[in-house]
Amino acid sequence: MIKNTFTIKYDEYKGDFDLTLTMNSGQTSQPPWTNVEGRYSEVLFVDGEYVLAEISQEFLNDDIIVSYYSNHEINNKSLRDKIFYIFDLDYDITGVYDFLEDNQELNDVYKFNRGLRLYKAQYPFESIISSICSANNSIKRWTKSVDDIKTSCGREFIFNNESHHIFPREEDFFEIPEDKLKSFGVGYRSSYMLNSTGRILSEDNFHEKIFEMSYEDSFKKIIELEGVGPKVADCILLYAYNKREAYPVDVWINRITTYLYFNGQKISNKKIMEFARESFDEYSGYIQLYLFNYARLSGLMDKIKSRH
DNA sequence: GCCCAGGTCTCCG
DNA sequence: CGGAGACCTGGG
Repeated sequence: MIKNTFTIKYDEYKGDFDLTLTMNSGQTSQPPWTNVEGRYSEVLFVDGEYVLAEISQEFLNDDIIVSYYSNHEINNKSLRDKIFYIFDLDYDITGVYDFLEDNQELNDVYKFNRGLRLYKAQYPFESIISSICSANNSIKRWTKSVDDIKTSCGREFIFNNESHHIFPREEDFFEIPEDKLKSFGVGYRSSYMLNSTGRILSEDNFHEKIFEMSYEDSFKKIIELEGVGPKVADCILLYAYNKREAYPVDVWINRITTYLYFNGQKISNKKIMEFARESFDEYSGYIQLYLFNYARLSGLMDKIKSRH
């Protein structure tokens, strides 16, 4: 067993990054990584090998400490690139900050979100199932369901005498009996998950095609999957396929957006999406993430909730 | 026992 | 299109 450690210095990534805030913001990409005393670990696929990556962040200087365990040698840079992708560290977040500052309605949003980054999926498929699972559900319940599916149905790896699992691939997921899937608490979403998986399997290079499509085209395509409506579609596009124009509109984002921009009038989710597309464009994904987190932490959520 | 959870599906005008 | 109901299931 090989163990290696390296550091990603604060000035290597572009702008602020807060690992703990990012992990605990309830993003639908996948459940948070396993957390032991501030060290987050997950099995990552790097250079054709499955390795256990463990990352933490220095309190004083925001450096990221990366360790990994592996049975074969891998390239540090490959793992580094993967971590940069997952936590969007190549993206210059100061552009988002400037946008918040330039828009009066969003001025208060920054202080609750400093360092919050997109938490993107290692496997688009996991994000699709995870997002379908999140609909009409609670954060606590859908993360537990996805975790349980991983543990019970995903391939197992042993590192340091500890068991770790990856989320099942499409082919394996498709073989899970529906009754078993339901035992993980996904309820009526089980058929959505299986039907959508079959659809994905039936098409060659499904994921690659969507990665290459424009936001608009990919939206039309992904919403055809069962259990995927407008909100889940945008979650998938944002977290699984890296499309920043997505603005997933759930009840909260609807309430917050109308509160900030439409004087609290009743407005349809579709109109809110169109508004975001025109007003926020490439910043839509981050603004949605920030607004949701802002509402949760600032007390705005409780304030708006009491009106309904 | 009732209501709700980061919605979607189906049916209907 | 846009609105109204039903919907697995665990927790308050």
